[in-house]
Amino acid sequence: MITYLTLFKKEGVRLIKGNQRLLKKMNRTQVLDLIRREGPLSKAQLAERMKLTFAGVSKIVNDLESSGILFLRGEGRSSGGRKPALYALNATAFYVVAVDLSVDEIHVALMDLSTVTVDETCLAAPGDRTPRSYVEAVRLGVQTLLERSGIPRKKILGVGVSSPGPVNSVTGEVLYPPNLPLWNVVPLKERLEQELRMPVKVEKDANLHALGEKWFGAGRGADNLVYVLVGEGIGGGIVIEGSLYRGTPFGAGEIGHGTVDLHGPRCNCGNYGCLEVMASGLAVIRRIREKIRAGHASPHYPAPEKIQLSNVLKAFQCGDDLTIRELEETSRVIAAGLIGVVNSLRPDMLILGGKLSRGFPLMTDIVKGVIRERVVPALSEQLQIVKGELRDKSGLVGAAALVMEEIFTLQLK
Amino acid sequence: MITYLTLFKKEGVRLIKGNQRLLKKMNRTQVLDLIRREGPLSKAQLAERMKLTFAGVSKIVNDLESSGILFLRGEGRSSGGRKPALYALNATAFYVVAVDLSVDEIHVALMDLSTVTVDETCLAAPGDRTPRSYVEAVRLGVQTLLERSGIPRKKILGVGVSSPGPVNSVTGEVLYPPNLPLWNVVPLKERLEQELRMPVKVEKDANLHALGEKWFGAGRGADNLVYVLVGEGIGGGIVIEGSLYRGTPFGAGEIGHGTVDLHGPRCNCGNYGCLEVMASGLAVIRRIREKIRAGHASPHYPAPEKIQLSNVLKAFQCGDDLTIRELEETSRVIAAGLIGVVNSLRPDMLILGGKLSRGFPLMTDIVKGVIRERVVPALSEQLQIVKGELRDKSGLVGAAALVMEEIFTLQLK
DNA sequence: TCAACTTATTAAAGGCTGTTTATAAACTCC
DNA sequence: GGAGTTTATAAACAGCCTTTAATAAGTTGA
Repeated sequence: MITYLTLFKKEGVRLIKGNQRLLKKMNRTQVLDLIRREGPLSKAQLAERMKLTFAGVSKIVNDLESSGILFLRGEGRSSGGRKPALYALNATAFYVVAVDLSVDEIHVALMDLSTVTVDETCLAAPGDRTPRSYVEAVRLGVQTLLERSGIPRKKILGVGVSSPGPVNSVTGEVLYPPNLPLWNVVPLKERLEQELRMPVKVEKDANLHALGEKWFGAGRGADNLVYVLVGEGIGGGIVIEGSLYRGTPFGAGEIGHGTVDLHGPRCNCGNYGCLEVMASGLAVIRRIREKIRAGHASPHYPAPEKIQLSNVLKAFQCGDDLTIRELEETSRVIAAGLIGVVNSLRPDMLILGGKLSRGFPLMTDIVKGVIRERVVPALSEQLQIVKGELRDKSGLVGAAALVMEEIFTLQLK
Repeated sequence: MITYLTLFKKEGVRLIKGNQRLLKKMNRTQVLDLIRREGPLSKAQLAERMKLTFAGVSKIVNDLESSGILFLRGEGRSSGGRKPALYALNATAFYVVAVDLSVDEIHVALMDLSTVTVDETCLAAPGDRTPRSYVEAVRLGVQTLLERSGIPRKKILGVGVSSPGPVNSVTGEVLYPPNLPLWNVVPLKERLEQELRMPVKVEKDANLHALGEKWFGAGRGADNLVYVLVGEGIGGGIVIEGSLYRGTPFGAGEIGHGTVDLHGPRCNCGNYGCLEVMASGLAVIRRIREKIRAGHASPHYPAPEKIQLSNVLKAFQCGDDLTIRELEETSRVIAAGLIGVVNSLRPDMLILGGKLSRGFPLMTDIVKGVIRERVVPALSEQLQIVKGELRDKSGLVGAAALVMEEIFTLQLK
């Protein structure tokens, strides 16, 4: 019954042509996106927002309704005339598969168009750490979800994959991820498409965290936003004018590798005094180790060489002084590093995410404070600085959003 | 005879509607932009590039030709069939007025669509430094050029203004420019439109340098570029996906105000250890003053408190050791500061401009060297680092480009 | 040189957008 | 309960680009 996919897919290459089909796709995606973001809307509201005539919108909405992706949901309030019919998104018209690859776990989820999870599974990363095994694990995970849910393949828009390391999102290749030494250049998209026989899109994890927050999290209202991922390292994702900014040809968003200390130590990236080397989770661990080795006793820590991020966060929860001081100082350094990003990009929102920022909630306030203090007030007032809302789900949600772009955004090129 | 303007202007608000008019405008601007950027093209080439049918393009080109903005210029080479007719941009179909406001000079130029200057004039900034006097000076300058050239107002697309200080480019207001203390909030666009009775667009100088290089200078081939303006201060302009990125609501591009030294001195912007406070022209002057006061004799300098940027650049040209060392060190700091920009934005081009970078040509090589060394090679190889081509013209050319967006780019919203 | 092939061009017919216009239905307000 | 307002539908319309067919103007190679 749902013919939306065929309606669009059929066009193939031709769709790109600067012709009426483009116009059609533009207006249809815009209707769907408006309704997705703002909930049920009437035809009149859509016409107003889209600067189309009522009749034009009526045709579009009727088409989308009969294709099953929109449905009539109640009536709106009258403002002196006939009550408008409200149309809502049928979130179960299609589903997406979201995959979050990390070094030690593989999360796979089957979600509907409002990111409600139908079913999910989490597999331990394969012991041999080879690309081949990861691909096989993903295949298995996806297959399991498809079978358990009974959702037909036709209703699956595609598979979105969040992967660590630099990702060439055009080719879908993962390139030398630092924490997966056996992965050199892995054509992940190609391999997975072979295995799964579905369209696959691969993107860098931090970019998908950003995209997830933009579409379904804290960043919903922001056009230009920077997502800061503070965990063992410091990564980031940049959304500009509403869509993910990837750079030329890719690799943008590495906001953790700007110089904040001209005389700082060398970072793995080749630079000296990077934000990451000065203020990431690993930097915190390094400094706590040094302090402990230097005789600063703390009951919350194991032997210095065994300290992990989880120990640090636990120590913080137990109120360990040393840890609190280190985390506070680190947050101030992060804030100082972000000032460059803010002054360069002037986003309307800065979203803080990642294990460290979640484990140390004060970070947001400290960053907020430093930025308010050190950025021209007229402009810093416009900037919202918030925590990520999606927590450990942001990778999956972002991967889902990546696939949904197919339906909700106009993709030229 | 040239009806292009009426053809488009007539549409008014309606143009925005997501309808065929939009399509028409899209395709026409794309034809004009392709021909502007790539020189004379045949209908077949355009059809290929634009993914339109030959017949479709033919109609468009014929329209544009009869409106006078394109003209037939010779024939192309045959590749086994009839020779194609080539169409070129009629650069004198329209003109633009470009204004470059700086603290002590006002440049006004009348240019055609290929930025050939028909006539120009340079006025000293008014002694009283009031907005009112600047506006009057601009009015006078524009009037003079219009009268001298005899070009009718109908052929002028509009006036582009490059202004120092933060500029709200939507409202066309200049906000508290640091070097013009009498200017608080100046509605420059509004005032000039009243005086000149022409459409006026105002933008921050660094942004227009970037735009100028993108359209007519070193950045022609780049989609994502960062322009770095190194003069007394360090400013910048960012072009993303081919168009100027302004941030929310404006003010982006201030790449001189990222922290590069956590313990550095306070900058006027409120931050500490900014790139600007560490490595701008004024920072160089400050350090040379200190050295001289500390007894480091140099025959090339006047009394320390009288040293200006021009003295520094002259001393460099005379081969003054102290100066060379300072400029080299400064360039390395600038490079270190730009690494953050490169890693965040991953542009395909970095353009260095401004008085200091022009006066000390080695800067480009030093920056190139440091960045090659400290940015992941796979990605830094893709990055071009070049000098600006437009030199002291880039403000004017950028202002011209700003106005030409009207014709050559699709402007939604 | 000339047929065969290729490429460029024009013109008319056609398809598909959204728009305009006319009409009706449903609601509020006094 | 009628005037005025808002929502909705349907048919005729206008304007884009596409399709198709016919023509024009080159190249190539025997």
